[in-house]
Amino acid sequence: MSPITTIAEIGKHDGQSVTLRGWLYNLRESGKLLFPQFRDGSGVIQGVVPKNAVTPEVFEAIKTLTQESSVIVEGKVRADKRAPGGYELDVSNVQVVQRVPESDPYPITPKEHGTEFLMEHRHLWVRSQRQASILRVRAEIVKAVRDFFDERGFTLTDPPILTPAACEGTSTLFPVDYFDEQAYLTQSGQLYIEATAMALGKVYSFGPTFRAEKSKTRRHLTEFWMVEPEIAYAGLDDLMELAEQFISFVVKRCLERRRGDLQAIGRDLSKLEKIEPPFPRLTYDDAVMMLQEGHAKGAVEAKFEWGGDFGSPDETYLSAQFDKPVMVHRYPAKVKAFYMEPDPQRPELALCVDVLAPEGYGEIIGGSQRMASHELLLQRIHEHDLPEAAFKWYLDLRKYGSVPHSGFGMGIERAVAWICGLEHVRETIPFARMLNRLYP
RNA sequence: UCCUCAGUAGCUCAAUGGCAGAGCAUUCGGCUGUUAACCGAAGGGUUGUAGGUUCGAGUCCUACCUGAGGAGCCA
Repeated sequence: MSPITTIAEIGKHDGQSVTLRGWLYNLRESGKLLFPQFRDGSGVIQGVVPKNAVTPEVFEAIKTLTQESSVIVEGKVRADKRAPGGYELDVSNVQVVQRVPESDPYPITPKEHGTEFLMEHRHLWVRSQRQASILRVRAEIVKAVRDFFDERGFTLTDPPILTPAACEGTSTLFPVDYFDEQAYLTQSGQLYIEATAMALGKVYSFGPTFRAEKSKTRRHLTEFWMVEPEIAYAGLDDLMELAEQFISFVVKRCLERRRGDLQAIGRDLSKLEKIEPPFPRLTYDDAVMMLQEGHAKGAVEAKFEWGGDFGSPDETYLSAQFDKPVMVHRYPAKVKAFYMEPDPQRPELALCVDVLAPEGYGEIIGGSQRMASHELLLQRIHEHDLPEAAFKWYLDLRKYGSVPHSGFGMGIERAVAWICGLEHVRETIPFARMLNRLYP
């Protein structure tokens, strides 16, 4: 048998006979000439099968192949400028591993389909070229995230997924029976990595998080992956610098290693080429002024009043003013989480930052300097009606060598959606979990 | 949870209150360079569910179910 290779590597075998193992993507025929398209997970290549060049059995086997039947194909690689990938395969032999019966054909035809149908067949939809490219970019982003922190002295510390209480309130948690107790699926590993940061200095976590929010938008999943760095002795300015370095690193890595996939998805690469430090920084006060000016010009529908949190249209407007992610910092403390350090200059503000991605992709990072004072943290826990007992261990961190520290969280799916230029986060993860989607 | 829109063949969609249709997919036939190939033919329907109005409902009304887009909330 000829040496086994992949479609992605096929250029290295020009003029040679090779074996490909994959699936039939599509079949065109023109009389005694067949054009089967094969895919193998690394790409797609067209085979050419003239009737007089193969045995009648091989010709018949290919002629009657059905879409997505699994096949092992032997043939000679030939560069051809007519081929989209630059190469064609002159097929000499085929072994049908499993033939899809025509009585129950592959449901996803190479035509248009609706969202519901595709999501219901997500286990098959991932075979399409576009979805495969998106998943490769996601994998690259995950690798870049880990490389970025690993190369900078961070230690990966995995927080628990089963937790006894909320980080930020219980209304949006998935409850789980935990023997005789009530547990919840984690909505953030932050509180736990604050503890490991006090042990190891610079840490990060990367894993799934769960939010039972009844959100039905293009930016929400109920199960999503988050990367969260946490750094002892870091302040808000250190955090913003890290965030812009981090995002730029990840985007640059995708441009270097997944350019072909990004192009296949149809991403405008020129927009990604602009992503490099420094990112614009905007105080909440300035952002409010910008929104009010936008309202005066008729570009923002509702007039924004100081003190509230930005809505989705507000974030879209703000991010549209820049061609890089914009970092909005120092929000009013009362619209932010209980654990954020107040700004010493203006205690009504929190030392926090939201990073808004360009092109209307919204918030991809939220972070803050954490509250260092035991007394103030305890007071905030009471103000938010949180159970003090559940936070005893968290309060301990402020009793035994409390230091200023900061961290942020980035939602992987929103980052993938932005970098790939997708309409909806449901395509950024192999199997999306959403308000009305638990299958497949 | 709220607002808007949609649900007809396996898929994507047509059909003025008056005979249920097309393209793709499937099957059969034709074609030696096709690029979501093309040409010809065949099979394929409880129009989301339950009521109601009407001589007559895919079409109008009510409720429910499902999905999509948006809001709020968030990463």
